[in-house]
Amino acid sequence: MKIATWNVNSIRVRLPQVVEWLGRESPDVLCLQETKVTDGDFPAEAFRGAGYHAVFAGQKTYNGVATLSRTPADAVVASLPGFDDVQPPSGAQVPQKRLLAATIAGVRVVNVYIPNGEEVGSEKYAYKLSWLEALEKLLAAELRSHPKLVVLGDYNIAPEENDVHDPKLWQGRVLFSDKERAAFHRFVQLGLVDVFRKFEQPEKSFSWWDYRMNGFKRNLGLRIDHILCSAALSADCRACQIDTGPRRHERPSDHAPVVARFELSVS
DNA sequence: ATGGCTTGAGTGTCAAGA
Repeated sequence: MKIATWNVNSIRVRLPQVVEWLGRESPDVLCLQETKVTDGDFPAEAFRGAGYHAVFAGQKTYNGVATLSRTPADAVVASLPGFDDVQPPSGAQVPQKRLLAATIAGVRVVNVYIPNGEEVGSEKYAYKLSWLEALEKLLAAELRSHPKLVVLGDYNIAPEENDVHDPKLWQGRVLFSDKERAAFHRFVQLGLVDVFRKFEQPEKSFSWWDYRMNGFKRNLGLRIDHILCSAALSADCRACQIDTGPRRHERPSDHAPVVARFELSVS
């Protein structure tokens, strides 16, 4: 079983690239973030034609998550329970579509687009921290009911120094601040494993590069897209890689896909 | 140099991302 995540930064713009990538990689599950379309505009037909079921939770202009799968998704949940998901400023009082949980082929798949946080100390940073707290509560509950759990997506957190091209430059800044990294480590303390680090990886492996200043060509990136697995699922994980191919494409997303391969034991 | 790109909104120019 192959499970992947990709922040596409607009599914309208990236649809041909995603369909091409599905054809080449043939994942069993692909979680998308920043689709930026309402549910009526989600291109479900195009994905059906490529052989995928789709569940999605979108809104106009911002955010939006979708989960594509070879087999149908069950028990779909499209929000953080008990969390009023409205990001400051008050001018944008629209519920944020940032989470999509579903059960696919016996695996509980939680697709997340964690808030950016804008700047340490800002209202959006406080919103990010409260969102992370609500997610931690959900994951603790999901772990109790689903031994095979994967939580993947755009975390907007670089957890370790080697996940940042220049740790001194990023020290204390949003995406690499102590409180964000502590929240990530609390997920690990729940029993979730960052499967990318289970395997030997190239030096300076990143999943996002700024569009500006030739960030990709100079490899000035961050590893902020992650695949976290429960212990039972982590034991079945055989590989995890970042696919930088799509980042070289014309009109690329600023994020690259992250892919994990599993050899699922009989349950 | 608080710049530098990209997208979506909507038709002039700004918010938001990371």
